[in-house]
Amino acid sequence: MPTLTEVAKRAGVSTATVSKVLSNTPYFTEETRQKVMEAVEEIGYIPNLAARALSTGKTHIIGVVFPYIFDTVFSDPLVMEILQGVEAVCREQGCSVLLSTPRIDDGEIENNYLQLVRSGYLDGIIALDYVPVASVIEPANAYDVTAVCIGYDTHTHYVRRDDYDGGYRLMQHVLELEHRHIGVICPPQNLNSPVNERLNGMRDAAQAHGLDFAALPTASGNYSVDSGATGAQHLLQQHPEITAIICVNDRMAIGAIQYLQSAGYTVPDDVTVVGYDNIAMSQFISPTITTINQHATDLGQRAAHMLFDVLNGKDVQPITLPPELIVRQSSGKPRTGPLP
Amino acid sequence: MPTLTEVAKRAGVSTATVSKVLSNTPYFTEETRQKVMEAVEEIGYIPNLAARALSTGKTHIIGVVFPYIFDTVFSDPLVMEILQGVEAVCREQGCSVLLSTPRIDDGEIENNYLQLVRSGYLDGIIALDYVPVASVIEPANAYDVTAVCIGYDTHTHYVRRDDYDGGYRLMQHVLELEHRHIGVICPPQNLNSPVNERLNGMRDAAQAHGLDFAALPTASGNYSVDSGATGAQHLLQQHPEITAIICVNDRMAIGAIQYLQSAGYTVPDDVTVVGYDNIAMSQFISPTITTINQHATDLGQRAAHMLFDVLNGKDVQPITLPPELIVRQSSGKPRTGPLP
DNA sequence: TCATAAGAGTTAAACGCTTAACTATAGTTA
DNA sequence: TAACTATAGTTAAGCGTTTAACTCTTATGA
Repeated sequence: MPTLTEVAKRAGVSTATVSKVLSNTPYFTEETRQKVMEAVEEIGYIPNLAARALSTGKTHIIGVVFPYIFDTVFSDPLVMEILQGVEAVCREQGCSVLLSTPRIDDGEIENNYLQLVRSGYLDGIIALDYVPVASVIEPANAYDVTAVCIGYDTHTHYVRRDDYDGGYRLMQHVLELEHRHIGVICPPQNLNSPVNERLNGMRDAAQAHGLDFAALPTASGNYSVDSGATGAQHLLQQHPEITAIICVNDRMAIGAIQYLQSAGYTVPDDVTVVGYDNIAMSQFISPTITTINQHATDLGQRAAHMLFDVLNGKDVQPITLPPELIVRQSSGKPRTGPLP
Repeated sequence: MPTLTEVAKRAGVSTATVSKVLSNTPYFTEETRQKVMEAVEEIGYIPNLAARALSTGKTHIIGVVFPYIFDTVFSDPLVMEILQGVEAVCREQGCSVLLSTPRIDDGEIENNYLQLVRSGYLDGIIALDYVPVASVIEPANAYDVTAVCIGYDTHTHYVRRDDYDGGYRLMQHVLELEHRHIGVICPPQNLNSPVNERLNGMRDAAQAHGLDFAALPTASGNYSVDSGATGAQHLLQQHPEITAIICVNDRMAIGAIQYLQSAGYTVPDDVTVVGYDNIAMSQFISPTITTINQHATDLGQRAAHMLFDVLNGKDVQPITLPPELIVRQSSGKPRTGPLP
């Protein structure tokens, strides 16, 4: 690989001059520029980024951190949408994206990740933060790596959807349809901050309608389609009076609908099902799913913009964005009689 | 950030010794090791990767390259599965994954990407190669960056599914069900190598059953769910005799099914629909979709293993893996009369 | 006993770039 | 004309590692 020195030799100037020309730092003549550029062309010079990084302390690599709990990282379309948004902005800013999916065991964050954070490889970090037990942001703060979090960590710059509000609206929608026998499918409590917020929102909406949220039947799911199906099955077997099922994500809603249809029920005539996230599939399955739009790509973009703002010394404000209720076919008035 | 020099000073040894201890290169006493490790602990030393990269020429960063055509990169679950497989192996090998999604305009690959390839930032490259018009591998070869391709580029090490065989089996399945009026939904020709192979396989399977593939009605789609729906609509409007629709990916199959159901037809009783890829959703929608399993995660893993083998000087053989036909609910015997 | 080898550690160059500090020249001002 | 400034370019140090080449000490064996 050709080096700066070779370019300098060929152009008959010093390395400093070549460096100046290439970085457009003042004080060289057009003639010199020509000579340098010719030499660059001729020997096909490309700067060595590791050397540049060592010298400047800037790598132009942004770490995108998706904590790996269960295995939702790559199978969750929402995460991929966020990644898409982040990537778009990073590339626009001339940075590369380094993907890190640290395992979290027993509240302990994998050592590899800690090393990476402190290695000087990353100019900044954008981290998904949905795990209250182990903050993936904290090491970044501890070692002075600029970080923006998508989620609920408050010790840093953050961008988030208002999950409380989303939960509230979703529950409100179901209540306004006049459902009173409502089942909820969600993961075991306290493992996921956004989900907790959604549940809080639902609780308050229920209360506002005189319904005791804590008394509602629940089934636990792990976000997967399958767990939505078994969750729905459990709910209906144990509480046949249920007329609506709220799932904290769309994939479980898809599973629930799947189960209901296979059991001979129709959605929403027999049972209303609503989800959360507005993943692409939610508008393609039948019935299309009433859900909360998270605008995940936008979320990723904003997080990336915020990161670059911080890196450029601007001061930034935390952002909490409103979610959007999308009413589709899967929700309707409660049936009047018992299940067929 | 603490440096090697500081560790050396604190431990009362030279930097060379510290380096040896840390990299476990022979010739130091247990006592020295202790001293060094203590110093490392005390000042919280972590090696600077940029410096190490400059010195050794190894960055431990693997570039994962997904050419960005249309916008299928992040919305294609298949791509994400491949990424998952690659990432798993890379992390196991102590490497990080840098995501690159070079735009390809008019057969020209974005300059950024070319720079990245030659920048010395990447120890190796794993590239999805499905675009015959512009090889994303070629720059890697030109500048001696070790690369493995997932796809049809033959100027390098590669891993692929046998798409020809997959196409053949899919068509064979449909023909064995005794369909003779078959529509095909696929993108405009020659833009996607795997798809071309699938079509070739279908052609030969058709011929083996005495059917002229070229004469079959086709509709064009861009892989999206929507395009599958409009494709199916076009096909049935213009060729109401059709009893089966073959889509070259699952998302279009989902769209086709969606359209058919909304038009009052049942799948597969009125029309058989089959897809390709076996994305997660294909088993969750109703009816579940007959398709070809690509085992994409496995594909990614094998590609990564192959890359590391090459990097370690082993010699490797190209891999072509057999696809698997998965028969589900969406395919059945042709209806006997006209469409209802 | 002496040559040899092996072990433990050091010195300093090298990786390829950026940049502060410097020199030299030409142009401007008083 | 002297003093200053702006421009054009050079020199060399520095970024934090690794590693080849070296020194010194101690063990080995004939």
